[in-house]
Amino acid sequence: MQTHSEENYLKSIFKLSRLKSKKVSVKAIADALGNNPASVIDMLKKLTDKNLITYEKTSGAQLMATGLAVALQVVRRHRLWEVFLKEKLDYSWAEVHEIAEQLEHIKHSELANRLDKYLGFPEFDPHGDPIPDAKGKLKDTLRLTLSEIAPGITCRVVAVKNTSTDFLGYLQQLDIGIGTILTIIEKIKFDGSIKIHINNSVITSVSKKFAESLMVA
Amino acid sequence: MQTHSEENYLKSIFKLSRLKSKKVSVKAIADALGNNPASVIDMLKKLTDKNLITYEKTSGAQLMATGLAVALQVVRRHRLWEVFLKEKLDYSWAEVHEIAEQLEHIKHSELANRLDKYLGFPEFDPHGDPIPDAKGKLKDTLRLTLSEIAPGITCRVVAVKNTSTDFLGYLQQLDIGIGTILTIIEKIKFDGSIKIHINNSVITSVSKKFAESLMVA
DNA sequence: AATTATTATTAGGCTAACCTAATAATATTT
DNA sequence: AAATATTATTAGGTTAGCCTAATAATAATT
Repeated sequence: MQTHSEENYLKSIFKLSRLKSKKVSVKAIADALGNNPASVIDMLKKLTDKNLITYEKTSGAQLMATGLAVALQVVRRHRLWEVFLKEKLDYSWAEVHEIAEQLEHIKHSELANRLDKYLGFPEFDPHGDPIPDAKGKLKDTLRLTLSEIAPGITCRVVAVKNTSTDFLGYLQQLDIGIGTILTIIEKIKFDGSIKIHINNSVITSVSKKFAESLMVA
Repeated sequence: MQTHSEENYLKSIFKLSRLKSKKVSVKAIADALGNNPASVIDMLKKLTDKNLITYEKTSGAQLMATGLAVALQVVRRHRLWEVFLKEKLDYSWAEVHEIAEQLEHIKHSELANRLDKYLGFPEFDPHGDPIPDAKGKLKDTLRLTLSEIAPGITCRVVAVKNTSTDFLGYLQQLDIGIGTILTIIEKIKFDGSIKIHINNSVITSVSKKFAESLMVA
């Protein structure tokens, strides 16, 4: 059984390893959790001793099978509670995350499964992120680039093909991240650019190059 | 803002002060929480510094207004979550407490109130204990002795009039405590004894003296 | 009242999870 | 490649919340 803090580290490593390479740097974890790098090293050693991750000096951290399983359960609980808060308690899209950060650590056999059932086995949380099933399996959805989506269709950002700082910075600027919901409004034949609706609020036009760099589902 | 541990201590002091006198002994708290008396003293000093309780050497602890308010909010959250677990997730009467022990510490402005609303403003938890309202007010219910209740009526134990060890021990033996649900089956004219259903499971007969020592609502 | 039992308190330690500041290793620029 | 910047690591420290063992105070019993 892991502590809250251990769970938070495992979850962070999990999320960061999806975004970029498999090995996650100390700094990335420190930034994600708002902790000091020295604290991160302490914890990485501890998680290594517990066989939840692999980590050797300078090399960055990587989840082992057991650590991955734990991370997926934390993510599952987090996202299920987010659905609960949004659907049942009428919290907004923006507020649910903070509360779910606390709720995700409540552990009791069957609790997540009962909540899941009660909510009707939702597949995505209010941010569009997929919810792992009871076995920790994340539905592997069909992935296409944004450029392949037809006008009128709504999709969810699942990954980036291009990990250049330029591209990632631009994404950040547009407030687009994993889970962001995009609706294709119009495709311009002339240059392949696309007009999109971001999270049902902002409307922007993005280039063909941009659309080919973003994986959606 | 209090830590989980501080909240647990305040809640324990609150509950213990209802059961017996106002001043709660170190040992009683230690027993209730399963902690060492030395640890309890540590915490009592801390809570005193924070103006949540009054406590001087040897004298026992007592909640101050602020501490009482915190305790009542913890109790409120605990009991609301119990209702949620029972009503929505189909947990049994017996299982809810353990999970609610964790959930009661989730703090976020409005969370308890939204949960309350969602559950339809329940007045009692699955154990029959009253739920404090948003302001921390516990409904003061009409209190009678068990001997004054008519056959066929179901009531809830709210207090004991007699606090002798003999009586309390006997209650424990019968598995009757604050919150226990009793249904009066029959009153025997001959000696004033009463046949009761305890928590809808065991049926027992209790004496007139017994019935006059138990407060119910 | 004296003895014994119970309860309360202090002193000193431990672990988890964080920190700062100094140093080492790796990357990036010039 | 040398200089500089960034990232990683170590050493040592702090706080919360618990512990044990010794001692003091209070209560109960003879």
